[in-house]
Amino acid sequence: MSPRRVTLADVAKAAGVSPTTASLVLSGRGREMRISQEVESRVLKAADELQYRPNAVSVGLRTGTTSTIGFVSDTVATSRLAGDMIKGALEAARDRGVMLFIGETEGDPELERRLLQAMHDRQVDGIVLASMYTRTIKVPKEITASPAVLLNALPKQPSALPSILPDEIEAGRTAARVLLEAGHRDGIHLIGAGPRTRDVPGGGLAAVERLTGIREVLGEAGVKIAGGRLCADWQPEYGLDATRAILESGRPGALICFNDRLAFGAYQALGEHGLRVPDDVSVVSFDDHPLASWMRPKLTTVALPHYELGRKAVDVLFDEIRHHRTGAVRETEVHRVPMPVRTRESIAPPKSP
Amino acid sequence: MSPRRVTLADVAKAAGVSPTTASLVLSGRGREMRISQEVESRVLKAADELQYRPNAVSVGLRTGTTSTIGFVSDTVATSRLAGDMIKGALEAARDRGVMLFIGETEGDPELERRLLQAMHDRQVDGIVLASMYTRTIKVPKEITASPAVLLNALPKQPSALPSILPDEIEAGRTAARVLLEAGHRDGIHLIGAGPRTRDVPGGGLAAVERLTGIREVLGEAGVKIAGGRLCADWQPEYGLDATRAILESGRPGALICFNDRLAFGAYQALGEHGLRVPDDVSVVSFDDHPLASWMRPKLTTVALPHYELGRKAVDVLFDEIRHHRTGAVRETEVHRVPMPVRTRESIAPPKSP
DNA sequence: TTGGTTTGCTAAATCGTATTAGCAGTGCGA
DNA sequence: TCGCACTGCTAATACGATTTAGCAAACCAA
Repeated sequence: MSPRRVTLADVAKAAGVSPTTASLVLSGRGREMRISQEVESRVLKAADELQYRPNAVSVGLRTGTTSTIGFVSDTVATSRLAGDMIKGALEAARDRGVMLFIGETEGDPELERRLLQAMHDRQVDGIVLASMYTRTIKVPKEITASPAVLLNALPKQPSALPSILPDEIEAGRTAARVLLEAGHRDGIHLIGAGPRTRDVPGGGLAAVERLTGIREVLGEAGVKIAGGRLCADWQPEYGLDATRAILESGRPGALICFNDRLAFGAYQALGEHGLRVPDDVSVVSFDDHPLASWMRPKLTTVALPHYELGRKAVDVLFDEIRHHRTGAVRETEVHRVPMPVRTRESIAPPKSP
Repeated sequence: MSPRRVTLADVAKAAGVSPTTASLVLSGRGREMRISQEVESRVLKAADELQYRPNAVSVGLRTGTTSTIGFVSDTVATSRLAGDMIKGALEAARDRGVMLFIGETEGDPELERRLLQAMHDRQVDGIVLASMYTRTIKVPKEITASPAVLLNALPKQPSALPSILPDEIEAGRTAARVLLEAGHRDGIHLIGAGPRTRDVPGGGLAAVERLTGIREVLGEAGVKIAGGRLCADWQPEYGLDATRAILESGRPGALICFNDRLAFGAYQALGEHGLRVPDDVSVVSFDDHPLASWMRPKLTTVALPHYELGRKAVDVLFDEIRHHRTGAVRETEVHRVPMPVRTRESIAPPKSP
């Protein structure tokens, strides 16, 4: 069986001092409390030799802070990208010596409630409430029991919680600019949403914002969108069908796909019609799914910075915790994380007709 | 600010009893300790009205068990599949009212040591030590401080820890059988490893075991493997190259790809040569990556049961914890989780030459 | 010598719960 | 009336740390 853990009392006894003294020394308050050099080094030596490590549960009970935060998301497994978000959060937490509880709600409010309670029962210092795709969410009232931030989500009702989100509007602008810079002005088609502002699938924010950015930049350049197909679901087969439909009325100059899976389907359709990317048709997309660099030619795409989102969420959460402790009042903030373009091989100047 | 939590003392006061009595009632020991119906219901009522929830940190300190387990892996973000493993663990944990700490070591033994310590400092009841691909690992000695299991990993040195692994040998057999059943006996090529037992990339266990299963079944059927290409890395481009090389010496009858990403590359190569799956060439693979159902035609593949692996690991861990408490001695166990075949569209009877 | 200050440490309380030991009060048999 | 068992509850302690308040000894000035 595992031998009993070394406690502060053990260290104190070994050093021949009281637990108080040992605690003072080990928490660095020895100087302040006028503990002699002699005693101080005796304590340190004992702690070292016994390999003493404070029991975090006890510290948690005494001080009320557990060096623990909760990461609650609707689902962790849906995509590779979700993992990156957790990874970012994990590393930011590690930098601060904090551990991460995770939980998933599967979109069930009751489960979410219970999960948040379970975390608060364990006295987490704060909570990251994450969504795996960008959207507005109903903020559960249990969340107020501790500092918290929203990741990849905006509150449906006004709320004091900070949000961390990818900068999707700017991403839309980026995608459009990439095509303009390659010289495209005609035959630009949208796969997944558009061409009109209202042509977006329900649920997420990404479609609306990406479309806004795209329309803004193309509009300013005096370029008219040749067409667009709204897809109910952004899966490869929808991209395949949408692209087939477009191909019936001629060869497009360029495709802006609303995510990489749609682009994957688009590639299949273009292949069927004997069209080559990027010589015949340029393709730009969003997300930077691993798929994007597996496709041939490799797909140019505006990346969702999942890792950075996760890190940022924890950074902001710690700001919240600090301000919570000092009692400072904060105005609500929305943090937008830039979406960088990954330039690959799917864009070329337009083919002269 | 958040109002102070309701404590047991609050409940006791509201019910007009001692904290002892309240504790007894709420832990269900009321009967046993001869607390009257009258008092019992008063306590229950008070607890309910005040919405009392026991402070888990305090309980942890007092009882030594925290209803918390640790999930330590080399990396959580590499693949979508890793997420499924965590999801399985998470749900199994939730079924038992237990929370999950996660941490990743990035393969760094020092980080791993610190992470395990941090978890033990928080008095986790047990630990799942996971690898994201099946392999043998060096078991850190810190692990012995609590019950633990190995997930997707076997101990390099003899160890008392149970392991949970996918049944890769049987998976190899399955892949081979699928081809035999479709009528293939000639021109079966291997992409990723083989044809000889020693033709495997270093590191993982999957290659060795899959190959063993494949060779066994084909051998017993008197079928000779037409060829094989060892790939150092199981990424699409390696599959592409390997398949191109095979195509130089004629059309194969069927391809057994050692994972779906290799198969993805193989599809690209077959496409280049104008060969159609499955009419010209059948393809079977392993893993059941999301990719497999995006490919056209959809890929038949033997699935890695990540979700079940995660669940199983937590189940076995709880057996360990229980036996640890009762002091029972356990013999080391290796649990193999079946890998089911996902039949899709990439296999057909061989083309008559 | 006396009273006050400084030095260097420790006793005791606290966090919120679980649990052991024990304390009043009642009923009963002798 | 006494002793004993039983009923129904509570006091006290422990878990392992932090922190406040305070104590004894040494030192200093008057």
